[in-house]
Amino acid sequence: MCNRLRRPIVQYNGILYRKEGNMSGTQTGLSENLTIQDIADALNISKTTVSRAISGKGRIGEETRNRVLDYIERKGYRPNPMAKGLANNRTYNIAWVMPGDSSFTELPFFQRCMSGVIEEAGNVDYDVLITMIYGQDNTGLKRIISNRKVDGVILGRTLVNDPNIAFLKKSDVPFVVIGSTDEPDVIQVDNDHIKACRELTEILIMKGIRSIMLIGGDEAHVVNRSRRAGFESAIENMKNMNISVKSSIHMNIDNDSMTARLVDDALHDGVKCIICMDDLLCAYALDKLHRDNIDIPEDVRVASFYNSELLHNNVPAVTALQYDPLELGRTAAGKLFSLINGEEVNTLTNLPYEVLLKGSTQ
Amino acid sequence: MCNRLRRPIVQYNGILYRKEGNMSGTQTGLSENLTIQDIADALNISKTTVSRAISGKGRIGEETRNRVLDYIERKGYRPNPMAKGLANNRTYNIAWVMPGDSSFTELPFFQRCMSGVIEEAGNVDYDVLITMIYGQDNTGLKRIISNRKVDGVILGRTLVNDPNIAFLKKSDVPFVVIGSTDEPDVIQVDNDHIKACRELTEILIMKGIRSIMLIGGDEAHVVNRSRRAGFESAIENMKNMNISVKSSIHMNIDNDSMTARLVDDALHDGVKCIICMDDLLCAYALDKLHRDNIDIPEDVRVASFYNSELLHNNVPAVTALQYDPLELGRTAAGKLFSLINGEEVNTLTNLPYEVLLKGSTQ
DNA sequence: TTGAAAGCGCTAACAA
DNA sequence: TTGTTAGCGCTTTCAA
Repeated sequence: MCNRLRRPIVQYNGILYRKEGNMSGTQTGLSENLTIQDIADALNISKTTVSRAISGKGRIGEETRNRVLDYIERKGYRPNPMAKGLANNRTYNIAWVMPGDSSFTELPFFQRCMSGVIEEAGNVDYDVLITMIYGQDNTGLKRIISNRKVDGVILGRTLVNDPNIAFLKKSDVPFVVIGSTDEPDVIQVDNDHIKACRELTEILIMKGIRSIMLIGGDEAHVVNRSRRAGFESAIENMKNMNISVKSSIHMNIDNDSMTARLVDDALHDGVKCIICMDDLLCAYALDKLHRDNIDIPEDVRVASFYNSELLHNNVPAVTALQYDPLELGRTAAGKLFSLINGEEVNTLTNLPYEVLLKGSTQ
Repeated sequence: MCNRLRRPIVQYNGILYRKEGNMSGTQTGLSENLTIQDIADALNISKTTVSRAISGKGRIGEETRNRVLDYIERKGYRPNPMAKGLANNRTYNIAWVMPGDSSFTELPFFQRCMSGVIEEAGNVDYDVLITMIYGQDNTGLKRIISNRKVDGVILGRTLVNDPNIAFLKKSDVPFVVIGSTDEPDVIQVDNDHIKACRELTEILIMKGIRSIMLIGGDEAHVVNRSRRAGFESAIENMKNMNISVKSSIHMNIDNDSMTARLVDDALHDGVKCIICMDDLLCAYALDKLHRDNIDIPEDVRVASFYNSELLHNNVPAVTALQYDPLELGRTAAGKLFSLINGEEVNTLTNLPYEVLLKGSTQ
C-alpha cells in the first residue's frame, strides 16, 4: 500500500517502451510524477527546452517558454528534487542543529530561531532537516554530513572551543552559526551581547545603584561569557568616571536552588540590584523573591539580560534586554543561502537589540 | 568558496576521461565523494558487484563481498543519497509536522515527541525534516508533499475534522499521526486518554470527593475531547453505582485570567477538587491558588490530566497522569518506517500511562 | 558468481 | 532559438 505511482513500463520483444502521457486522474487534481520528458512529448519540443523554460537559464523563445510554463501550471508539474539534486550536486535541504538536552531544546529562543530558519528556507524552496547535539554527542550531525544530506548547516548556538564548529570547518560544507566564536572565518549572526549588557548595566548604575550581583549561566556558552564581559566593561567604565560600584559575579548557575541561595546572599549583603543573565535564571530569582515576600523594586531591583514569556506575567514588569530570535534565524538562513550560491558573505552580523526599562528597576 | 569537491573531468580530443581514483587527501580522514565506480575500478570488478556487496541483494561470492566491504570501511565510503534516491524513488527523509503557534511549539510535549522521532529515524539512516502548521496555514506541508521531499509524514497532533489528515490521505504519502482521529484507515499512535482520565477521576471520587470542576482546553483538539469523555464517563459510572457527584466542565480555556476566574468560581461554589486538562492550565490554576493563599489539598484539591516540568516544583506535588512523549515519537516513527517498507501496520496503538497520586489530592 | 547496459529525471556542453 | 547527447551515482534486468 501507499506506494508512489510509477509510470508503467511495457515490454515488447525485449524492447522497453515508455507508456505515453501520464496515468493519473488523481484526487488531488495534480498530475503526479510528471517528468520533463512527458512535458516535452506533450508539447512536441525537447527536454532541454523544457528545462530551459523552467530554470530561466539559456536562450529560449518567449512563446515557447510561455507554452511550457502554462502547461506546467495547468498540470501542476513539480520537478523531482532527487533528479535535480543528482544533476546539480545539491540536496535542497539545510540542517538546523540545536542542543538536545531538554533544558535547552525547550527554550523559546531555539524554537523561534528555528521558525525563522524554516520561513527563510521555504522562500527559496529549501527544507530544513533537524538534528540535535546531546552534550558531547554529535553523531546526528556527523551522519548528516557524511551522508551528504544537506547543502549547508546552521548551528543554533556556539560553545567556547566548539567541537561542532571545528568539525564543520573540516567537513567542507557551508555553515553559519547563530552566536559568536573566536574561531576565524566562521560566518556568525548574533546580537551584540557585550554592548547590550554594558549599556543596560550602565543605565542601572546611572540610576544610582551601587551594589549589583550578576547571576550567570554556563561559562561554556560563548553568549554567557559575552554577557559577563559586557557587565564587567560597564563596571570598569564607571570606575574610570570615578563611580565605584560594588559588584559580584556568579557563573555556572543552572537551577532554582542555586539561584535561591544567591538571592539570599544578595539580600544579606545589601545588594541593591540582581541581574540575571537569562530568562530562566531570572524566573528562578523572581520566584524566590516572591516566596520571601521581598518587594521589587523597593527592597531590591531585578533585571534580566534576556527577555521572554517567562517574565511576562511578573508584577512588576521586568527590565530586560530584548532580541528577536526569529530574525536571527531568518538572517542566518539568508547568509547560508548566499554561501551555498557561492556569494561572498561578511563574517560578522550583529542584529539590533532593545533595552526595556520596566518597573522592576524603577 | 565552500563548494563541494567534484571529480575533475579532463577532456582530450573531445572525449571525456574521468580522472582515476579520487583527488582528496582530506582533513577528515575520509575519502570524499567516492563512487561505486571508483571502488569497482580499484578492485577490478564491476559496479554491479559493488552494489550487490553493499545492498546484500543478489548473489555474490563471499570473498568478493568481503573485499568490497573492507575497502569501503577503510575508505569511509558513503553512498550518495541523491543517486540512491533517484534509482529507488526514495528520499530517505521523513517529515515531522507540528503546530507553529508558539504557545504549542514550545510545549515540552512536542519537543520530546520530535526527539523520539529523530532517534528512531537515525537508527535506519533516515533524517527528519520539520515543518509547521500555523493555524489553518499548512503551505509548508503542502510544499514538502508536492515537491516529494519525504517518504512519509508524522503528524504531531490531531484536530477534530483535521484538514491535514484529509490532505495527507489524498496525497498518497504514507503517514502516521500522534493522537487519535475518527477518520478511518489512519495509523494512530496515542495514549488511551479516555481510559486514563476516567481512571484518575474515579480514583478521586472514590477518595470521597463529591464536587469537581474540570478545566479544559481547545475543543478543536481531539485529545481534549477524549479527556472530557473520560471524565464524563467516570461521573456516569459513579452515578450507576449510586454515587452522585456534582461536576462542571469548562472547555476552551487558554489563558491565565480565564483560569483564575474559574478558580474563583470553584472556591465560591464549594468545589472540592479542580482538575485541569493539561500542565499549563494547571500551572495557571496553581498560580492563582498560591496568590490567594488557598491551601492545597486542605481547601481544595488539584489534579492534572497531563504531567510536565511545569508542575514539578509545586508544593505539594501534583497528582497527574503521566505519559511518555519520547516513546510516542519513537513508536510513531517505527510504524511509519514499516509503512514505507510496505509492511502491514495495525491502525491503533495505545501506549501505557501512569497515574501519579501525589500530595495535591491527599 | 559476475558484468553490461539501461534507466531513474534532471542539467549542461555542444552542435545545428 | 532549439535539439542531441552525455553525465550525475545508484539499482536492476538480463545475459554470460
